[in-house]
Amino acid sequence: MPTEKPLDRIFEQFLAAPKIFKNRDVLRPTYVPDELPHREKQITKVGMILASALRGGTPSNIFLYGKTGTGKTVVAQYVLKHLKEKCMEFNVPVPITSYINCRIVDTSYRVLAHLCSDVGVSVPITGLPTDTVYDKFRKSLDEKGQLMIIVLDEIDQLVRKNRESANDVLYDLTRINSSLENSKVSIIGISNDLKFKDHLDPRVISSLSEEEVVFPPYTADELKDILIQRAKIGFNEGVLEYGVINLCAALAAREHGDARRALDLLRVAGEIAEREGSNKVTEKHVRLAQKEIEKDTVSEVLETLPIQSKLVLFSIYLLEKHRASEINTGDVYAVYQNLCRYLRMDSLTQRRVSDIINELDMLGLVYARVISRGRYGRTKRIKIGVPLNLIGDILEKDPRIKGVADYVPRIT
DNA sequence: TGTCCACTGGAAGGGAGGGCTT
DNA sequence: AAGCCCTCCCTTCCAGTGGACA
Repeated sequence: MPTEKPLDRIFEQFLAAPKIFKNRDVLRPTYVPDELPHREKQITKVGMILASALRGGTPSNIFLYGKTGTGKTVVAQYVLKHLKEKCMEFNVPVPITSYINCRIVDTSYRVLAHLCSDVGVSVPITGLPTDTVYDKFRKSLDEKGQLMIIVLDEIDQLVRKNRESANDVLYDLTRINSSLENSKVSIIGISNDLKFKDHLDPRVISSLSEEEVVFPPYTADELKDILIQRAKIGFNEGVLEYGVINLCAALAAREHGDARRALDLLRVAGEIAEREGSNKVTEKHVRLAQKEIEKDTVSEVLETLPIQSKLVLFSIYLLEKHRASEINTGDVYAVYQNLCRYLRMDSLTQRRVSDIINELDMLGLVYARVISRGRYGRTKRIKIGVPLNLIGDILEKDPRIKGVADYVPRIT
């Protein structure tokens, strides 16, 4: 059979291109390296707490705080990995571990369902009463007679989205040990957001954060060390031009010392260089990578937005595009209602739109701040948070939005 | 100093879409 | 099939509020 020629060429070109990466996976955020520079203190503390598992004890619950990309998740995974290894080495029962990212597993029911599947019980996606799922989990865990360490990553997301039920589940989980005869549970909670404690039941806070570990942002120098370490195993020797690592570190340090961002920059810069067929990664590639990363994350978020959120965002976009001096909830709602009328769609209430604006703010697409204009009331002052043309370009791909693309809002 | 605006954001609840148990 | 229970998205209702203005 003759093969397809153009594709052949692409593959061959790829193979012929100079090899930039030795192992690109080590530059991904999920990779757990053998050493974590500048996190020795945190590793020691978490390690000391979890060590009691080696003597058959129940480690205290731990809370890890710090902004994104400060190494919370990776430290937790690193310590757990080594703990398990030690358990095997000393012939101690290896704890069951469960890692749950609450941004994805974002309801109490789903958290419990996830825990069930980690102890080998399958439960339906929906349908059962939450209590039943909890009981199933408790029973089958108790049958195992083992320690279970549960990592709840981005736990603030769970609490933010369902305050009542999240409190219930967390309360139950922190008390579960008193109803277990043969097994024990330890919880590692991870959060980006310190303020989220305000939404938690005080009893949950106290038992969840028996121990607390704080992760400060990395400085530019620390980021540099991390990048150098990963670059050694990730890139072939000599492909990184002088200054590339410094630039990645500097750019990421500007964003509250985010190591994930730094690694992404380095990886994407490498990928761009590879695509170009260049045999060196240069500072120019890093700059391009920065643009590409922003564009990718923004467009992915925008494309998956539900239509109502798109319309609200588009209303804000139109107001900003036509140079409204300031944008408030009321203005947005008025434009939004007009757009809905043109599209012959039912419009949501202002209460809901107000929430949607908050959601857009959380996604980083807009900035919304509550301000008071004195006599003229309290409202949200809203600004677009990403490049304006990007929003227009991507939203107008939606045929419904395209239908109102030329709408000109009345500016007051 | 009090008033009052334009909202905010909490609380409760409805109903559609899903799936369980009996 | 009936009776529950779940989530998700939304509405309705309403007390609360920061600060410009009279």
